[in-house]
Amino acid sequence: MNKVQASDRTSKAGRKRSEQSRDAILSAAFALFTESGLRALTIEGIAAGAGVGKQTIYRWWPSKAHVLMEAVTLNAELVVSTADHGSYDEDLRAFLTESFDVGRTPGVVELLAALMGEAQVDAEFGEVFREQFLKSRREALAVIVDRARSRGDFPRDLRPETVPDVVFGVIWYRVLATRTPPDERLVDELTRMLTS
Amino acid sequence: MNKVQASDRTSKAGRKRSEQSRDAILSAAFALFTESGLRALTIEGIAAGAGVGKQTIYRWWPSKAHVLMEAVTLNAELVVSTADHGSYDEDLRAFLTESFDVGRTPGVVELLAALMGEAQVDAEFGEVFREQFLKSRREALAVIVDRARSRGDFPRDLRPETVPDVVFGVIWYRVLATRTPPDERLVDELTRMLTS
DNA sequence: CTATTTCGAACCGTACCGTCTCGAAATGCA
DNA sequence: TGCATTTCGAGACGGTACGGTTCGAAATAG
Repeated sequence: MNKVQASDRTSKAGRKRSEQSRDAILSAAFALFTESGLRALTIEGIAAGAGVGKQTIYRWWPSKAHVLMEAVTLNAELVVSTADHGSYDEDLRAFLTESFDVGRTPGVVELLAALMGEAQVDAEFGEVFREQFLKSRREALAVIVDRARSRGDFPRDLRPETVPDVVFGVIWYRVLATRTPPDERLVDELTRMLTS
Repeated sequence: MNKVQASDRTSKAGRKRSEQSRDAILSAAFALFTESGLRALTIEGIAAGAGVGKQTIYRWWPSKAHVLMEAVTLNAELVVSTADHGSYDEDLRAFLTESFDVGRTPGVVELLAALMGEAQVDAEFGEVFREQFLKSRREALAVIVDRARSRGDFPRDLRPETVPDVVFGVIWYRVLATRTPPDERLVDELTRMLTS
């Protein structure tokens, strides 16, 4: 085991991390993935494509899935607004519409599906993916739900925890199972279910 | 490429396929998976565990995921009843309850999650998994929905296609993302959403 | 009996993994 | 201005699993 890192390591001697190499790695990873998929993607391939030594990748990321997870945040605007639209109904409708729009960027749906898949097979990455990616999305939705509850807008016979289950459940099932892009009517149906 | 197989190959000379080897392979695959997960599972390991040559596995299955998909049907009763309970509400409630019960068999949830994961990464297996496994589950639910529509039980402002999206969406999201077993209240909430 | 097929077992070349080493380049500190 | 430290690109290394092949033995249908 390594020594415990001092928590305040503000100043350190030595060469700084190359931001250029980082960008090249993330770009190459995303490009190679969209070309041939996760199976064909290898660390060696990323290193070669980025003009970088393998060690430079292994130094900063534990696996190719971790690299891709960082790459997706550069290639897709994943931030979904939780702004106040005046009512729970409008907030939820906006959240759903924006979430659906994320899948419009080419290659992003395929990448998200692959990451969720890898999260099932690689336990270590699964932990990170759940704790960082999925959790933050749930917390965004929780903002909307909490606001609705404090407004007294929230339906009586519905648990707050059920909302994310339905919202993200439908989204992910579409991505993973049917691969059919959601339409506007689905927004209507879901908001009606979750607001009444 | 192989020659096209004659579709009526009722009689064939030669040794018959060993049913004993098939069972040993499926059992070993399931056992090794529950021990160490999909990552650690290898064709060579299955062959060794089953006391079988590698060729015997490669002859009948394209990948370890295909083996596991066949193994899961032996270790879990996946058949969900679509019997008529008198009303759409009761049919749906029974379907959900039985579906949740499937996850009670130890190891089955983990295996299903791994298969869904592999389906995202291995395109060829994904095709089979979607077309055989997921499709049949959707068709079972479609029986219930169709019966409700012919009875006039089905809610007016809801598309029939949305029901499986919500039902399987929530189930799979629980399995893949939160790993929390569903409870009875979730049955109530979902049936209320999808029947009114 | 005989042709055919599957069986267990073993043997390959290939590909990628993850670790390690090397000399060069960059950076902070004295 | 030196010196220690860290990262850099590049590649060598042993290990592992793949997937395809070959072998003789066993089983089976005609």
